[in-house]
Amino acid sequence: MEFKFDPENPKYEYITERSHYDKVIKELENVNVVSVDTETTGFDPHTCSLLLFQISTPDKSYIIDTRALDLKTLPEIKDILEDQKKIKLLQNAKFDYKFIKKHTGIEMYNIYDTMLAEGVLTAGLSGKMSSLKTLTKDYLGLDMDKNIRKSFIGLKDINFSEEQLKYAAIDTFVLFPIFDAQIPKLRVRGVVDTAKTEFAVTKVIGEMELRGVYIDRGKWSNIIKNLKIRRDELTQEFYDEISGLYQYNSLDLFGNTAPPININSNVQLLELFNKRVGLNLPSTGDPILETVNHPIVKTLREYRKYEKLISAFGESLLDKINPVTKRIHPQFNQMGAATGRFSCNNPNLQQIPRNQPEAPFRECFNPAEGYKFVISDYSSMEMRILADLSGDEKFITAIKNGYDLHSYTAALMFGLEYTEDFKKKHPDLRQAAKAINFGLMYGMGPGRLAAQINVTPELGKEYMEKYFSSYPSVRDFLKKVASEAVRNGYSATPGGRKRWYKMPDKSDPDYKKLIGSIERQAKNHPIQGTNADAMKFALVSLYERLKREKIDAYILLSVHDEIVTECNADFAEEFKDILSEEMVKAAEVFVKKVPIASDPFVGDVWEH
DNA sequence: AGAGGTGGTG
DNA sequence: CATGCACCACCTCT
Repeated sequence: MEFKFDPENPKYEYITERSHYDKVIKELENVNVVSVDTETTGFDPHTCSLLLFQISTPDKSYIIDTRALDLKTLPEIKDILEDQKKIKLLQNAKFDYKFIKKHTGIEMYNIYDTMLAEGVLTAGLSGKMSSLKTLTKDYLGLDMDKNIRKSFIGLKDINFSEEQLKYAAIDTFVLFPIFDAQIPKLRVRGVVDTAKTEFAVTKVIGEMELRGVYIDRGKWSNIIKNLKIRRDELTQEFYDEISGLYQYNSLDLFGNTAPPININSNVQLLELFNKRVGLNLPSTGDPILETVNHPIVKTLREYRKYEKLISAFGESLLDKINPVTKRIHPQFNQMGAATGRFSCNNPNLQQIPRNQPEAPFRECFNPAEGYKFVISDYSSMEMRILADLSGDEKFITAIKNGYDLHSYTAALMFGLEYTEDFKKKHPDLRQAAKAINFGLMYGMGPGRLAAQINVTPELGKEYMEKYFSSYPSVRDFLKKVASEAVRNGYSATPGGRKRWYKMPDKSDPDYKKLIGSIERQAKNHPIQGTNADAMKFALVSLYERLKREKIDAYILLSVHDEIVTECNADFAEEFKDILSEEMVKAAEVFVKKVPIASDPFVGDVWEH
């Protein structure tokens, strides 16, 4: 392949003086596409610093040493980065966005992110985001030495070697040919709009991560402390109950009897239950243990509740509090799920347990001083999307009328009259309908349904059929999505987001099973994916409105169908309606036949 | 290091 | 034919 740069000898200018900068900046002002990268002393913009800022054309890289030249004093750079027309090519733009914003105040606009573009092009095919090394190898056939990157970590006061500067230059050069190769692919596959959405979202997520969220350390520790007390009691209780079943109780270094087994080892628990207690369990998961009436099992189940909370949400979360901001800054991966949803880690705030009397974890998340939480979530969003996508008349009417959907479904299925107090009169029927309503969105079959609502397989099948005769268009829709996914190798949301499937070989012994799995994923994808599309639109339009109207509010978290913000306390009540309005407007772009509802509230704790 | 089991969220 | 989607953290075991 021909490149405009020489991979062995890239052309660059290393800029440490203002006069030099003044000379070269003019060359950038008339360029439509630049690539941008930074070299930093680490990964956290709050505790690490910027070393180099590279801005490049296809054949020349300008490497500004930000220790010698402060970008804050260079308005031309700000103009270029914030220019709405100039395209900025980056790999994993969110990372650079955060460092640039934090250390210079510049808010980069019009980003093209090669990593996100590739994510859009391969959603569903690979769980991981592509590194620049991988993209460079795949698109350009070049091998990149990424070891040099490590040489920047922790450095403050060094003179860069030629090797380091070449590395910094190459990183920006490869983005041009990758960009050129991705663009036609995005067009051919019809995912240009999805890519644009992702590019717009990335700066919003960058801002969100920079802001972080406050957590009350003392309150959190106190919850953990109390959970540990109860867990330790249960551990003791468990060992007391099983000690008689073990012949030899070994002693530890201090002569105390040591526990005969590790309570956390499922292998050892299974041995205990099946060889010593005389049960016959296939696994030690709660769905199995639930069915066993035995004191040891009861103690274990109780122990596990506490152990789970302590191990997964204990002190490890407090370790993530940033020393500078005193807040938690989780990472949001905007292409984290194959469906288009975000995933979240370090820590995963999307899985903090709902408040319970003994463990009110979400009460530990509080707004900054002088601010209020303003939180809103879409109500029954996925049901509304299913109603809209299928176009089912009765389903849509029920939502428009504000009926309790599970009750209404049950009434239809069992030929009863829908009334306001249906839930009270027929809780079991409503429960069955609810199980179907949710299960269907996951491609559930009659067998699983029967097991869940505790009826015979025959009855499960019958219920399923009753459901589909009540909402015939839902059946047609799900069938169509599944068969098209198998035929085309992808499924799509109305917004155009696609999820690809790796089609199994016909000779594969698991062929049918794999096809079945694709069909279920395909049934779910337009529903979950449309929710994700709406959420992403909402985040972008909300962010732009905050900017435009100079509202003193910040987006903190996004949890699938919920947005958590903090707003100046004086404006919180007004902002409540703005948040809700933006969420509804965003969803209405994709959902046309069914009304959208978003339920906002103002508060001092994260609870909904 | 990575897989498998378990369990938290939407 | 087999039979519910999407994630991440922590644990044990190999």
